[in-house]
Amino acid sequence: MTQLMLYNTRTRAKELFVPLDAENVRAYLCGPTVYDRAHLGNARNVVIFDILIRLLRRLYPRVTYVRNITDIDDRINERAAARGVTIEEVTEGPVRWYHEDMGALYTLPPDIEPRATEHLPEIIEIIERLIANGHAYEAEGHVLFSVASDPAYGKFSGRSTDELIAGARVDVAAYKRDAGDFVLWKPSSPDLPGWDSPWGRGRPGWHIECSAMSWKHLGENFDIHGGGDDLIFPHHENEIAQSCCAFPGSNFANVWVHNRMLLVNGEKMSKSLGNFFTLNEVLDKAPGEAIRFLLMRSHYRSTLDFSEAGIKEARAELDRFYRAIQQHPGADREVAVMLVFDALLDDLNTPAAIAALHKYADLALAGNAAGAAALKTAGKLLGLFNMTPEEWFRGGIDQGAIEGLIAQRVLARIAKDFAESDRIRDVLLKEHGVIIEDKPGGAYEIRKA
RNA sequence: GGUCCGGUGGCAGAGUGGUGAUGUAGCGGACUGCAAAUCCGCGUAUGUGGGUUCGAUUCCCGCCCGGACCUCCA
Repeated sequence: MTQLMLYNTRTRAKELFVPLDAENVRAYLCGPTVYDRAHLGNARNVVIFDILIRLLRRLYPRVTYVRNITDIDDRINERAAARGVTIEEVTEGPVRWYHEDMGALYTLPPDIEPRATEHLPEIIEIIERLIANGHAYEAEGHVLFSVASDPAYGKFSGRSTDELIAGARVDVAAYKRDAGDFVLWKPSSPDLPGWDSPWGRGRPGWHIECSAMSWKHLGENFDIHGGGDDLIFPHHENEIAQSCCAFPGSNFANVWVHNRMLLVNGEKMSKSLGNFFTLNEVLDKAPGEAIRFLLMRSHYRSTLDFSEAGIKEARAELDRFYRAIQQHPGADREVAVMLVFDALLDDLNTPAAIAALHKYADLALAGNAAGAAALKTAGKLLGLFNMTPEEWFRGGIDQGAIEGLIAQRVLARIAKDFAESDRIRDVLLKEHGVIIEDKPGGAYEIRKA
């Protein structure tokens, strides 16, 4: 297989990916709402999309990757109000953390990172279009999208409008014509952030922000839209409704790529369940590359149950790869890595790609330099092996603090005082977190525990 | 309640209508003063009951179990 197959949520089938413009593939990923630290679930989403972008860049001359920042949101407003600061002051830290955390996972930055606050004109224009062509209406200072006006509404997420109305579990505001109608614009009281609009001072709803930003930077039609599968409804259903109704005849995104949820103890991570991990917390426990690797050890359309054991296994596998690379320092030539390439082309089958990585590592460990070259080439495709083996195994070790102990141990071994050499080995491990391994001929090697 | 998805060895996790990848853990061996790493070898799995088929883990139906979504959610 030489062509990319992707599962498309829209058609519920794996399809051959055909770009609208092979000279410029255009992709959009729903980015963070910046009111707090990014969590592991966000990270899975971004890492998976990162692998897709890397693959697309191998296949096409140009890829435009847009990932937005949602900086207009009621949770942001709540924090701003609670702390008595502006929304810029609330979002500044989370935006910086997000960039730091995603960088620590070696994800590529998007080409364009639009912010909702910079797209009010586009948001307002889309709402005006929707009102003009009968898909939206104004009511009590709000502007609402009329789901009844859009025969296609609900098709994407596979639900009927009746079902949505019957299933509505929230109190339905009296000004809504249908229970399923959703907010495009809502009024802001003087104490809340707001922007002037034809409907008074207010702020946009969440869904319209993504419609506006993707339109501005990728156009009415683009290739790929990604996100977590919990966004299928209502967020993506609503984006489609807004964009397709505002731009009649448009198709919005052709292919929808959704990753399944990351679970902790078998359940979706959430603050209320107390099984919530921020990326920052996890990065304290393990190298970013190990977290990245952990997130690609299961297929993106399967749930992934996060655990400490998983982190350990991810590290152990990377140890193996770095050992293989370490044996062939000169093997930097790019070589064909069909096993890995084919696995990724088949709907981003990262577990199969990793299995292929192990095959290459087997070769490299058996002394085959071409195997090491393949391993490195494949790793690059997956965003792995960003360090040298030296950094991976020994980065952060305080050489000065342990060189005396190591010298003593060398002497003890020469004297065949194994009780002493074992004692020192134990001290190195327990007090310095350093494993020392003996090699033939009196040589040794150290690495982090 | 409605819609959807999934149940593969101790654990993690792919694929497939025809004797089930890969990793990790475990066990045995080689190597080592002992370890570690590496190498060789071993073992254990397709939730359950039917159906279709020459043959099903794979397709269909029931059941059991788990998860997601049903307007905060990656």
